[in-house]
Amino acid sequence: MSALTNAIDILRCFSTSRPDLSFADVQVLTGKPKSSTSRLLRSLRDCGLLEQDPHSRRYRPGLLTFELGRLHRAHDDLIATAERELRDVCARTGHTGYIAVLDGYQQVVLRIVTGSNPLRVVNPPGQRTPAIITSNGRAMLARLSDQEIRARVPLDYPKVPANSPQNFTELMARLNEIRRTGISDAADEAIEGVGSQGFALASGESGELIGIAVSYSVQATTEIERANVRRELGAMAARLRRITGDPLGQTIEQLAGLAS
Amino acid sequence: MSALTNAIDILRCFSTSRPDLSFADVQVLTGKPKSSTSRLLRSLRDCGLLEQDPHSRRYRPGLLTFELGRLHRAHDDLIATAERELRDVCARTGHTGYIAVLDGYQQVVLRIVTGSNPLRVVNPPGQRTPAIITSNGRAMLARLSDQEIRARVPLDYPKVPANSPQNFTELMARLNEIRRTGISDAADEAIEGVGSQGFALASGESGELIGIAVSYSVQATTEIERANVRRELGAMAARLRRITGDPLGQTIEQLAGLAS
DNA sequence: ACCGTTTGTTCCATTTTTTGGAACGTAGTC
DNA sequence: GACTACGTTCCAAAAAATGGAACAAACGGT
Repeated sequence: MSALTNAIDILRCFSTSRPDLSFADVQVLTGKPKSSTSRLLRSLRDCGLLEQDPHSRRYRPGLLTFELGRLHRAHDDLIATAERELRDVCARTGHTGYIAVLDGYQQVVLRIVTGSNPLRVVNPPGQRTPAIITSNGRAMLARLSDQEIRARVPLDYPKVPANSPQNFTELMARLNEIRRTGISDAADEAIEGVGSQGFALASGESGELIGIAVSYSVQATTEIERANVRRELGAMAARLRRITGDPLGQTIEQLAGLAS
Repeated sequence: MSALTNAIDILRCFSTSRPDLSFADVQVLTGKPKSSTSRLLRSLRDCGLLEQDPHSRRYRPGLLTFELGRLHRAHDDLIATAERELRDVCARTGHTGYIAVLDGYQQVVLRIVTGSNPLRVVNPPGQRTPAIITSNGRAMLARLSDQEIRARVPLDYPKVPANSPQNFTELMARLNEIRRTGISDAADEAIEGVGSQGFALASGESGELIGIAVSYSVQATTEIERANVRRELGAMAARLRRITGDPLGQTIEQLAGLAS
């Protein structure tokens, strides 16, 4: 096993729930002999990959990781990062992808990724739609506080399609469902015959919030295919939340950690 | 030379001015044979410290550096406290605030607080700059012993902008001035047309040292406004020194010695 | 299509580093 | 003052890195 591999094994011990580690922690987590741990920790500290608190003598990620992390493409821009991932998913599933942002209680489409399936693009970039009648729109709303949601949705609840939540109570039920599952869906709402599934993504750094959806023809897709889309979206959400530092991703990670 | 050392040599080739590198770039910058470069780049990619663009085949810092970078000093009280105070000052003055740490004779920007003034952020987090050409960099150096300063500044004194200290003697004169007043300033040094004032803050407990600065456009500020910034910084420094137990007048070496 | 060039990977005997058990510090504690 | 927890250093055996050379793949010009 190479020195680099061992170094990485140590670095991978750190996480949001374990931002710093003692010598003993590292030894237990890596299962390596004391001598190896001692030498390796010293090397990592000397080269800047780790820092050691002079008082507690605990180790934490070093200045070099900070500098390099700032160069990672995730800092380019949230939308471009999401678009790259969405392109992959659309290529695999053949469906059409959307990226939107929230503006008041409406959403604005920013990017469209056309898939191979011949579903006409009905929501061009710039299109405004009430967020309460789309999958990604509701996903974004679900990320706001109840108070914030109430402030955004007009008191005079708008007239919406039959499949959409018909009043504020129904809306909150839908949003709470999304908060539980992390994924949102819609069918025959904004456009007759079109269904979609989506989720919301936040940047851990700027707090910027975007909604991502994949849409398809309801008739032309089977239940199996829609389940596949759901899996793809779930995996995509997990990847993006890691890359963008979405706080929701960390919560989910912690829950997964507790379970295992 | 160990595998880890070589790996670090490669990682240190990346910077804000060089966020991605080709195989050839790395080979030239490290001066290593092709075979070694090839193997090491593959290892770094496989372990997540580097990513490779599938199209351009260029390398850039990987997801692991991003994740670790987010953990760097995430729970650092000194920085969190300073950032809160800096936010207030930047809100009042409209200028842009920086928090940096010293690494050798260079400083690395850790935090930025953007003000309301439209001065584009030119030093993003992670940016490395010689500490001798910035206000907060010199303020940090001034907190070291003369011996330690001499050890850090390269014997072959670097080429610096016209307004910066041109040699070691001039540098020490500037640093002694900072030691007297507690505040440091700069104008037209690291960036043409940009001035800044700053100070250094140490934790009385750990000996940790950070540099805080507020920067502004030289043309767009009056002498009166700069005097106002100076007052604000002086007051902020006093508040922070009380909170963090910074015994101004003691060198960092003395502090670190007492702590351990 | 062909040849030369650039660019990167794989091979392998030699050199160098890593490994991990054991002996050796160094505090803190009862 | 012995005991213990915590780390570091030593050293011979084992494993990995090295780098020149052969090899492969992609590109570019004619």
